[in-house]
Amino acid sequence: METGVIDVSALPGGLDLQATVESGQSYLWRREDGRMYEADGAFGGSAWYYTVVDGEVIRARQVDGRLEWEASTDAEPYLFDLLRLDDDLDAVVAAAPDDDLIREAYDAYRSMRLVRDPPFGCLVSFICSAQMRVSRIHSMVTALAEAYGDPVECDGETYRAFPTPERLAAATEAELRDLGLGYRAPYVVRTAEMVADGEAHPAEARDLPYEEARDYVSQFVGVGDKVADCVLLFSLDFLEAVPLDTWIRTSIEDYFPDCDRGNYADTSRAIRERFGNDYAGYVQTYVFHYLRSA
DNA sequence: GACCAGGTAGCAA
DNA sequence: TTGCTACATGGT
Repeated sequence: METGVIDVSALPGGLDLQATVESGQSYLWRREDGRMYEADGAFGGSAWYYTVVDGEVIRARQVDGRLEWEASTDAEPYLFDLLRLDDDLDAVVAAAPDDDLIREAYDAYRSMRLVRDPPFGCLVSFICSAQMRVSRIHSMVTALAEAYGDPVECDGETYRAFPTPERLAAATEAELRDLGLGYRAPYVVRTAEMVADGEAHPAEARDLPYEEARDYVSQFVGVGDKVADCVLLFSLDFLEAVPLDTWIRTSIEDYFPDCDRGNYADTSRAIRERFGNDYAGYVQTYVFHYLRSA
């Protein structure tokens, strides 16, 4: 096992690990005390979180300006990648449009970063997200990992990776319904089959122009415009993506009514323009978290 | 017991 | 294209 510390207070804009991994962007991190997303508002200020990537266990906790890690490998490059520690958060905030709601959202959760999830895990997570609360999405993804994820040992403990496309493709709809996925069960199986068969892979969208990338990701079963935008924003570096979920739609009604163009594609263009094309996804994520937590 | 949750697929007009 | 509607399930 290797250990290390990253001085995140030195990063432009810093880091808020809890807000970053518990704000409904990623469902691939788990809090080791098992209290993630509990409604009692349990504060995980310095709780340990872990994820499994490339067969490596990455554990991390934040104590003030220090990000401490313990892992089965050198975790520093993984943490920079997964938590987007190279993003200049000060520049992101500085580029935000002059708007009361947006400024309040940034002020409320300063130092929260976007995540960069592995594409397949992100894709399945957000297929599961349809009409589902954040805490339950997390439970569903955890159940998938427990049932189908490869075990990985680290320091005497067993962790579970997110399942491979092959393992999920081999699962049955009935099995996934038993895990509580409901009507999303066949979507997950069919999408996993598409990836396992080599028919398509979400990572293929990375090099496409934004709207083509959204169309590409939408070909997976259970994936419409909104889920596709989540995959682009939370795993494929499309910082201009603005997932139009229920919360953002409400904010458009209340704060940006002129951006409502009646359909997803046109409203998306308008709200991206309003939020600032370079970092619209950051604005979306802060506003989402701010409204949902209010 | 309705009502809702980071919506989408399938179908009709 | 646009406009319904069904869809699982657990919490409030």
